[in-house]
Amino acid sequence: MGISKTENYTFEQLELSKLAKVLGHPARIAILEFLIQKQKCICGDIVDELPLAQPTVSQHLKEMKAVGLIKGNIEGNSICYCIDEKVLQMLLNYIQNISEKLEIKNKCC
Amino acid sequence: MGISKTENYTFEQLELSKLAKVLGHPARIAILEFLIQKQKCICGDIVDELPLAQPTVSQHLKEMKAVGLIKGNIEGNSICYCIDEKVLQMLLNYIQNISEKLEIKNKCC
DNA sequence: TTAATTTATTGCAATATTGCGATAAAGATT
DNA sequence: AATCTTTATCGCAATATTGCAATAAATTAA
Repeated sequence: MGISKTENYTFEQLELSKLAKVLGHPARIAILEFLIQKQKCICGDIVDELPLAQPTVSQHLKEMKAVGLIKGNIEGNSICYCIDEKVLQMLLNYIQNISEKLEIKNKCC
Repeated sequence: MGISKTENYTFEQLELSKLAKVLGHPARIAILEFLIQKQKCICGDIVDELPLAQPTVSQHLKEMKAVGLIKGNIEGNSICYCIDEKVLQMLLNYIQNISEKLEIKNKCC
C-alpha cells in the first residue's frame, strides 16, 4: 500500500477495499463465476478451465480464501472449494446502502 | 496484468474486475464515502480530508473517473466531482445476481 | 498584468502483484 | 514401498501500483 498506512482508514474501509481488491482481477472473477456455476470444485477443475498454470490458480484461490470469499475443505487428497456467502453479502449490503443514499439525495453537478 | 491477456476473459469479466480494482484501495473507498456524504466536492476538499497529497488524490480521482464511478464537471477554476450511479448500479446488480444464485443452490462442502 | 487558486502531469523511488517452473507435501492407489 | 494425484510453496522475472515533490496549465481575483 505504499507510504500511507492502514491506521489512516477505518476497519470497514480496509475490509471492504481488501474484498474489492480480490475481485479486481479477471481471473478471480472467472473463478468466482465458475464456482457459482459448479457450486463446488477442486483446484484442478479451475486449472482445466482457465488459461493459467496450477501454481497461479492456487495463488488466486489462496487470496480469495484469505478475505473469506471462498472456503476450502479437505476431501481425500484434494480440496473442495466453494463460495462463502457471508462476505459476499457484506459487499452487497455496502453497495446497496450507497445506492439508497444516492437515490435519496444525489445532486450531481 | 502480467502475462495473461485480456482476450482470455469476457468483456463483462474485464469490466467488473476493473471496477472492483478501483474500489480495491482504502483511499478510494474513503473518497467514495466522502462523495456520498457531501454529494459533490472539489479535489481540494478531499485533500483536506484524507492524509494524502494533492497529486495523489488527483491520481485516485482520475482512476475512479476512468471506470465511470465518478463524474467531474468544470466549475470556474475548480472541478466538481460526484458519483455516477450507473456504474455502481451495475456492480450492485452483479453481486445481487450472484447472491440469488447462491441462495437457490449453494451446496457447500 | 500580476498574483492567487485549483487541478493535472511528469518523473522517480519504493513496494506490490502477477505468473510460472521447479519442487515439496500429503493423501490415494497399486 | 513405489507411484500417482492433487495442491501448496519457493524463487524469480516482469509488470503494475502507490505516493509525492516539482512543475505545468488554466481560471479567477486584484
